[in-house]
Amino acid sequence: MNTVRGARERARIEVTAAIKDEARRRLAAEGAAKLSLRAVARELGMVSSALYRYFPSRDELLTALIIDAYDSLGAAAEQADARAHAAGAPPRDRWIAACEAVRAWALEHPHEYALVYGSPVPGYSAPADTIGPASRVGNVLIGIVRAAFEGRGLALPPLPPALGPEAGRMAAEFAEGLPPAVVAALVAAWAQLAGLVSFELFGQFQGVVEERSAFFTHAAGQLAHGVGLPAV
Amino acid sequence: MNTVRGARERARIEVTAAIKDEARRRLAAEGAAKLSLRAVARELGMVSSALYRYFPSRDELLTALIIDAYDSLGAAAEQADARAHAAGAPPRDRWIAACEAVRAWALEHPHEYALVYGSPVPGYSAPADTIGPASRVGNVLIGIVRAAFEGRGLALPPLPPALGPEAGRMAAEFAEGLPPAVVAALVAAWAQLAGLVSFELFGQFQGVVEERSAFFTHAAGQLAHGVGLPAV
DNA sequence: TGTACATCAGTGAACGCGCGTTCACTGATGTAC
DNA sequence: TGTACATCAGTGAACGCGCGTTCACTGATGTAC
Repeated sequence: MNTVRGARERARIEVTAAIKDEARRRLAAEGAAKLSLRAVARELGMVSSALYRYFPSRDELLTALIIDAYDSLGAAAEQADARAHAAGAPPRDRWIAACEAVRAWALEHPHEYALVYGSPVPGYSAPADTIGPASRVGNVLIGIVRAAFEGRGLALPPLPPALGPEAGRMAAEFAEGLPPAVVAALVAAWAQLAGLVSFELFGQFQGVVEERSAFFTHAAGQLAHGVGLPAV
Repeated sequence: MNTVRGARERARIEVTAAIKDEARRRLAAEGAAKLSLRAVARELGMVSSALYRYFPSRDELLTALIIDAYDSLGAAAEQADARAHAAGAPPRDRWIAACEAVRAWALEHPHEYALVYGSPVPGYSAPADTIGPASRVGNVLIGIVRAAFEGRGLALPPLPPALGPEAGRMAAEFAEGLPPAVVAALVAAWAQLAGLVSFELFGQFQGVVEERSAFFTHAAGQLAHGVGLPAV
């Protein structure tokens, strides 16, 4: 009784999706700060006030786009890792595969990537619903490192004593059972991965790096080394 | 005869500075995409059309802000490195000092940092004048690594053969004389440094990293290791 | 199965607002003789 | 030193535009009896 719904409900689902799709297109054209309900409605051939039947405000629409983006990016990373895992790849190759999936997704959806990992949209503050989807990529990386750790194939990165308690807290909170030094390195690697992708996407590599794929793969491998994953 | 100018010229310099200062304040309040000449003029008690005596368009004002931001950030990094150098610090400590200066500047000027290293402003494309100032931070990092290299205290990071030509080209173009493997690692470290700063600034570390200073310093040290700088 | 009523998607006009840019103008500052 | 003219900063009105959101409405779909 959940599968077949009335025409109204099916229409609602379809129109909601159409609005989000069009909003993503506008996002690419204008950027998040200038995303406008009126432009979305215009493009869909609707009157602007009609959108209020689907989203109570512009910010709610933005939130929906953010959640979708995190989910889509997270799914891409999960799938890439699962494929590598199924093919019997060692942790280091799974790590690189996941990183490459993040980059590929970002290149395909640059404005959605900017929406979640770029500068915050002024005047907008993300609600709590975005936290869960936001952690999917991180969880993939944690999973890979955990596999290496449990297979006793993880080197311990250095950790200054002053950072011990903080790293211990992070480990307890996000990656129970992993050594604090590894968790600290993981968090840094996650930010550094985003830095590599952002620089390429936001044009900072223009005139600097030409062979971006090969460069990125190499850098991802270095990140893997940084969190303690063995070379083979 | 260059020092004492007429009242008009002095006024022009002062008003230009006042406009940029106010624009920076508006930037912090609204973000770059929504920076508006009218709001700047209003805040300054001028009429909006008066600004056109100083900047031919909104985009030219944005360009001026970008160049100022790159220059200010570059100067901060240069000064931090110069201080560490003068105090006899080894390359690794100079590297960390420069990274910390970048982070400190970013925390003090979050919206200017976002302007240059965040998502691109939609509809705006930076002109060529921004290239020079943009490279100052990179040049500081290159200088530190070069000092270590010339002091024969640099370890060679790994470099996959496939990346040899690309790394060689980058070395020839930006850091003549340094080993290609080091230059490739440098470029990656530069992007990764920005990733660490951006994550902290853009809220990605909220609920994840608490002791941000200590965490950053540790991560900067790891970056130093990644480019081959020796531990002491 | 048919009818009366409730629900809800979408309309169109209106609200008050802000934007970048142009233009003819005024009046003060600077310059040439 | 004084005068006539040129330069230029700043004014105020106007252009045409887009925005988010509200509200009373119409007409189609769904539901209860």
